[in-house]
Amino acid sequence: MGNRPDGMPDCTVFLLAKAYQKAHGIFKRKLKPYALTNLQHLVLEGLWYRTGQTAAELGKILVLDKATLSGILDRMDEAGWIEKVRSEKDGRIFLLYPSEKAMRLKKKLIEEREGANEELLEGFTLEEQVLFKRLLWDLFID
Amino acid sequence: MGNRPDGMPDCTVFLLAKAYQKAHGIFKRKLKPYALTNLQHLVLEGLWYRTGQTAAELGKILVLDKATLSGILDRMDEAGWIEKVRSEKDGRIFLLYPSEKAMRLKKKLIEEREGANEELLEGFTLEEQVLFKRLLWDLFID
DNA sequence: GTATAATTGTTCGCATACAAAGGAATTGAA
DNA sequence: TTCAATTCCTTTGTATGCGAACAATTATAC
Repeated sequence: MGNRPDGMPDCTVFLLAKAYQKAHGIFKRKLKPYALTNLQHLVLEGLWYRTGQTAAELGKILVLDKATLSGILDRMDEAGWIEKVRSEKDGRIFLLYPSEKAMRLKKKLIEEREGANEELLEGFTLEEQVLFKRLLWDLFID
Repeated sequence: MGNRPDGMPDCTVFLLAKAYQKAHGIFKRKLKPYALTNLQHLVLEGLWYRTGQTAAELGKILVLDKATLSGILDRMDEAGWIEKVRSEKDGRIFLLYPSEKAMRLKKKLIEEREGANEELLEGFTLEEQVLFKRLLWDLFID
């Protein structure tokens, strides 16, 4: 009772880590042809959703640490995925914009995300998919 | 339709990442007094479950990359949590054992894991908890 | 029995994660 | 207005996570 089939303890934290590991791997494979990482894709989704955000705003929406985001944004700028524009009103702030390349690939990249989600959930019934997302959402927003 | 409340796309990969982020944070906080990381705790659970495993066996059970595990085992050896013993039969292999310190703290450390799981799932009903674990498990083993 | 293949663990390179400290710029309060 | 508190971002340090290349060792094939 309460034990996993192989005798290891019943640990939701572990299961969650492994489910995430799998999801991350699927998405990573889909993005490999674009030389985009999962986080970089997430940043693009954030900028498509609302262009011209600051790093602080983006970090809040995507729930990313500012220290983590700082490096990601640098690499995305280097690779030509985004533009960092220093605000004239507030010298501390960068305004972030998706590049022309990012806009050009937007449709395809969104399809890759959708494909990754489908692949992840393909073993679930529709009811299970809805339920699973609802439970994750509840956990997320607690 | 299909959109999250704040207008961002419906993405299970994202929700999973954030749910994991939360679970990881809870467990990390519980382990901080022991100067143990989540992965290091997981390794100990693996060694308590079956003492004298090799890194390869442990990595298979815990679903950890051997490159990742290599560094973790080194640090745990340094910190006195485990013992790495070179096998006499096979010169490539290390046999891994929990240290005396690890055995002494076993009970407390298991309680911390249980506490982390309870805290993570405290917003769920019992039915939801069972269902959530079942869905994660199905995703994991697919 | 030796050349070849497979296994085990390490190292390297790159990309997260996040705590903590720091620097630059802005805001607010006396 | 001037100095302290805040805010925004970067940097540093530590720990994953994983692909790829490698050295050492063992197993296999012929």
